[in-house]
Amino acid sequence: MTVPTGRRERKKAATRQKIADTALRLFLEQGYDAVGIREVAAAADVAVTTLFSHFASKEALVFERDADFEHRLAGAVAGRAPAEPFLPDLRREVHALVQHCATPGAAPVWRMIDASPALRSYEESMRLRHSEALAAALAAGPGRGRSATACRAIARSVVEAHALARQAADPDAAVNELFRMIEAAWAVTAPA
Amino acid sequence: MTVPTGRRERKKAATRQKIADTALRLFLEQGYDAVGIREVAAAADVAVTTLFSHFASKEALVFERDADFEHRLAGAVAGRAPAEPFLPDLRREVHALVQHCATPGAAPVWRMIDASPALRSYEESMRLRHSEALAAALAAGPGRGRSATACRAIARSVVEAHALARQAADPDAAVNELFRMIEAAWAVTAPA
DNA sequence: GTATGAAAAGCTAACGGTTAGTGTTACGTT
DNA sequence: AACGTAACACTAACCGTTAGCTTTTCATAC
Repeated sequence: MTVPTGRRERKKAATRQKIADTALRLFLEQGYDAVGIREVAAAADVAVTTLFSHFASKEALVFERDADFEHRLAGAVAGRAPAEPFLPDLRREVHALVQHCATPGAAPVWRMIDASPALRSYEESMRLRHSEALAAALAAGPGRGRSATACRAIARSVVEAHALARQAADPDAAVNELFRMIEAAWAVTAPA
Repeated sequence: MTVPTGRRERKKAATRQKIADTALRLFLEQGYDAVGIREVAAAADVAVTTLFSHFASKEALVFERDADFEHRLAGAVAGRAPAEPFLPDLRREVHALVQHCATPGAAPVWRMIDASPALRSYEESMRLRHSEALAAALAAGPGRGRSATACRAIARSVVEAHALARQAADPDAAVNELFRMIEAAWAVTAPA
């Protein structure tokens, strides 16, 4: 159980980051579809196979930091007792994430994503992953006593609240409205 | 304004059906990933380009009849007045669709879908299409007076109720529980 | 009938993402 | 110093998909 001090890991992380940065730059400069994997690899000075050993797909280059999202959501409900109110915390979390997406620097990226069917589709499957993770955390924590179906439904609604709010005219108000709906839905799943 | 006499259309429909049937048979026999487009085209005795003129993608071969779903859902709420209760009708519709999916003959197909990431992903984007259509019908009909965000959220929940129920241990009970949640969520979106 | 226009189907060849196979280098460990 | 392995590289292909162009098949007007 040696503690990983790691020059290896540093180099690996650097390679990964260089690939991601190069890719995003090229995508923003020339458009996602206009840039091929072979170009990205060449510009980052790595082999195509190396690129694919760091990222599972071309789309994954764009959503480099999606694991954070998943952990933050799941972390917000982990280890809660069944009676505790967890939805306000989730709401705060979604609020923060929506505002993070509204950062001026992030706007061109989102425009690129919305313009590409492949990226939108990838984003959807990401959301499915996130909601399943949240559903699991829910079922193991504050959702004990509720049905698995109810946990999954609530988890999906929370994750999609983020997506819907991002596209709404007033994102903050949308988050609030959506969480009012979620609270109401959660309330009626209480066992008799 | 000539009435469509249609031997042409009959032949076209026949070709389309032959492709779909052949594809599904091969997929079930050998597995979705193990069968290539070129194989399907050869077995159906058509050119690859012909296949793609009938179906937009390989995945679309499996979800041949998804347009029905969309029309049935949207039709269940079209032209309703804002005060009318439309959710019971939607519930019945989802109920029927879930039971249709539970047909013994459909089981291997769903197993295949669940086993393939590509098919699951495609199913997701189909659902997004369906929920956007339902949201539009909702906003134009019984959802007048509610926010666009609320309509979209409810539409998504309805469409996903189908998906969640299909996977639940007791699909019928799941539909009922999910619609109880949806009713509650819809209730709190009423304007003040 | 035959000519004509158009839809449907076909063929070839390619493009772009992705992967298998096979080394080669650089690092951590012993 | 020697060894095992993780990271990387190169080639060559596979697969879904599309573009470009030709041929067949049908509907209709002459």
